[in-house]
Amino acid sequence: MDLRDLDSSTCSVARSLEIVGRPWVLLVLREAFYGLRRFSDIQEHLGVSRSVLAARLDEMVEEGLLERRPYREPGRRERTEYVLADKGRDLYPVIVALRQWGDRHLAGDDGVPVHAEHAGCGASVRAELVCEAGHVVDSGDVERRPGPGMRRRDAVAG
Amino acid sequence: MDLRDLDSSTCSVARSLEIVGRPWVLLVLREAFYGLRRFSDIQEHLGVSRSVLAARLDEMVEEGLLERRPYREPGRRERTEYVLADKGRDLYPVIVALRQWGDRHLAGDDGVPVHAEHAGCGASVRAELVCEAGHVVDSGDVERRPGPGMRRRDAVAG
DNA sequence: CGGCTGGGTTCGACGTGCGAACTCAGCTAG
DNA sequence: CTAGCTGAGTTCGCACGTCGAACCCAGCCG
Repeated sequence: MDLRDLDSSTCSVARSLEIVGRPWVLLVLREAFYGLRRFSDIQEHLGVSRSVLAARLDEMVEEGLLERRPYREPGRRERTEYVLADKGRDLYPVIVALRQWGDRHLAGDDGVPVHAEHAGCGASVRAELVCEAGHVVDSGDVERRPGPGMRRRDAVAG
Repeated sequence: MDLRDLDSSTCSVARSLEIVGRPWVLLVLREAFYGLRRFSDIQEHLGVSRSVLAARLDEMVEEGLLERRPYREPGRRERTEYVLADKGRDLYPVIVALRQWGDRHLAGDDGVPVHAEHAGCGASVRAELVCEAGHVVDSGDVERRPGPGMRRRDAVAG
């Protein structure tokens, strides 16, 4: 059986992209990692239109990436803020991997705008491919093989 | 200086997404990692329209993600195939991170369709956050700080 | 009570992705 | 030499999604 026969839509990459690949989703998450939580802060910071942001936030709450949480400053009306849920926080490696790729290949300016470090030891954090034997793996040194959940394009079962 | 003041567009994540966030780009790369190279194979496998695929491949070659390479089967006309360039191959961690997230949060079926393993030792490969001290880092244990290339939204030089 | 502000929703215009149909070059069969 | 096939696009009209701007609404404040 050949990897080329894999039904494209059963792939986790494709399923992930249906959610994460929508415009603004990863950027909203990035804002959330930066600590922005309020609608107008996110809207202003990203420069996204309000209508699209409202729709995207709804979807992201629906998907479980963010949680809506009522919030109240003294003397102010109650507001909603959007905080990272676990499912959203687990996308952090994707964001780090994207940032690294951009830092490496789209550079041309004065350096890395944001630096991530390990809360435990203070050392900077990178996304790496690692194998279970503990080696750091280069992208060229990966072999892909069919796994248990593989499905042929042209066969319903088997 | 607060991370919230970062100009959104200087972020490598945003710059990466301008390229990688376009529809089909990551899926075309996934196909490339699987070994698909020919236009019609990719088109048929992904189910993308020819017009969009042609445009996307042009852009990806333009961006340096893929390389066009003439190819000829005996008794056949010369064709073009699209092979991964280094810049495209370096996106593999992004794809692995997306796949892992999908495997974890969008599961609900019979397992992982594709298994990646280290060509050196045969152990399976994952994308992990690691710090320079060599620790594997949890997404919750990351602190973000301004780096050297940071730019305020409201100040040209600062 | 009347205005202000945060947090949306609604609306029309534009842009872009989409599938289907068309084009075109080179190979092959007759 | 011609007719037909195939792979690889290109063109076309439609539909959906994003956009900015305008509108709305609830609560607080003077």
